[in-house]
Amino acid sequence: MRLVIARCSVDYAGRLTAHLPMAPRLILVKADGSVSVHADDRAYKPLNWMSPPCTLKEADGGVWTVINKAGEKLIITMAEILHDSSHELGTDPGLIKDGVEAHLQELLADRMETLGTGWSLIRREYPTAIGPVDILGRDGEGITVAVEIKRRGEIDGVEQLTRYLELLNRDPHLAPVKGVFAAQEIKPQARVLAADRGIDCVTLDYNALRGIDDDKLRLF
Amino acid sequence: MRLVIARCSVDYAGRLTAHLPMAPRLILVKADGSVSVHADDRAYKPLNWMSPPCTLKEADGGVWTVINKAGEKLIITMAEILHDSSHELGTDPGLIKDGVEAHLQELLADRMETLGTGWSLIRREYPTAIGPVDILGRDGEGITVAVEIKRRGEIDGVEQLTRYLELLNRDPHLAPVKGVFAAQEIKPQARVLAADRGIDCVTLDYNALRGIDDDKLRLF
DNA sequence: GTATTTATTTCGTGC
DNA sequence: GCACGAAGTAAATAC
Repeated sequence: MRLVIARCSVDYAGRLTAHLPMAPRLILVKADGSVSVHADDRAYKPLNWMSPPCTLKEADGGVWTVINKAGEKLIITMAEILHDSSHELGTDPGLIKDGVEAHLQELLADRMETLGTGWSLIRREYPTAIGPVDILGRDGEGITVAVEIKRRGEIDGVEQLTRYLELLNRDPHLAPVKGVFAAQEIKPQARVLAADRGIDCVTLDYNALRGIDDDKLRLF
Repeated sequence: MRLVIARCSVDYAGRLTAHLPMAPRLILVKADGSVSVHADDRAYKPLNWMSPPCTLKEADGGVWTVINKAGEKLIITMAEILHDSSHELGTDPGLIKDGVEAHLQELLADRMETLGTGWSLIRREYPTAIGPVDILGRDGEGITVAVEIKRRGEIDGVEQLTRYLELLNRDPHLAPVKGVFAAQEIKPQARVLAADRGIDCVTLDYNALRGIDDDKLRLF
């Protein structure tokens, strides 16, 4: 990994064209070949970058040209180098994540009663011609229910569930099929559309679903 | 901007929990308060980060704690500092972009004949109760046309246009209203759904729309 | 390998 | 300030 602090201007010509006037910035060159140009703000997002695979050519006069296979170009013109250092990091052991959407589906499938008394699971990832329904189950009265799960419930999730319901309701063995849209957070527009389609909305509490036995949150 | 190269382990507890075992990495602390932990790959995306506003506390023994308002925590445990330098960059003059979707809309509005002989513009961003229609126009026979523009045409774009058409066709001054789905690239599924709804698909050639007078692509 | 879905999305823009 | 759509989205996953 190479770290360069320099006064530079940058031009990008690729999927769009962009220009950065002369100013001091960080240029980060990683071992994977990627180059990114950072200002002192915008969190981790660079002002400009080139993703690997790409090649960096350093011409005399402090002009760097980075090209990728698609012919996109990033041209960095250095006016003054303020810092330049390289460091061997080796390959990273990698990140261990926990707590995303697949998890919500498992948890809800195991706790269908969260949705109502007497509710039960038929199966997860119930296959249809247009894709799998997240959860197919039955409510307390034995009516079939299709559940669509999202972390954030938006309008296209409701559209998706609507398409499933249309299809499922053509099956005489299943019909009538009710719809439930379940998410940790449901956007107002999605809620309105769901109501209009006769679909119930349920807000999921991830920590409550996990149960009190999970102590990961109390580690710190 | 502060650059630290260090052997460290990282724990994040927030919207999810994540852990990084001990390894050499770059820790980037920006003037906006953001902290990001980079490995030597994954292009510009950090392994872990905290977005501003957040506060960094450096405890003895090389343990950094970054907290934000929502109570999310990023804990970096330093085992060995290999490099540590700080640099004043000042505020960046900023980026000048050109060539995204708003542009496609402008260009197409100015060249409605691209869609067919005698086609004309009524207005861009035609307001409706459920949001603005990208372009409202007329075809060669005077029929009203609603055009939805995307850079990449996917299924939700067709759904969006369908909702607009439903609404517009209720207006006796406009009805009947045809639909055109225009994008630089249209996914097969979106194409099938559009056909099913009686919506025409048009692939836009950005460079052709801009015309040959644009020499920006030949700058380099 | 292609198409689809997710993301600690982030980021801008309009209301 | 909130809600919604776009991103040079990129990355993971399903098919």
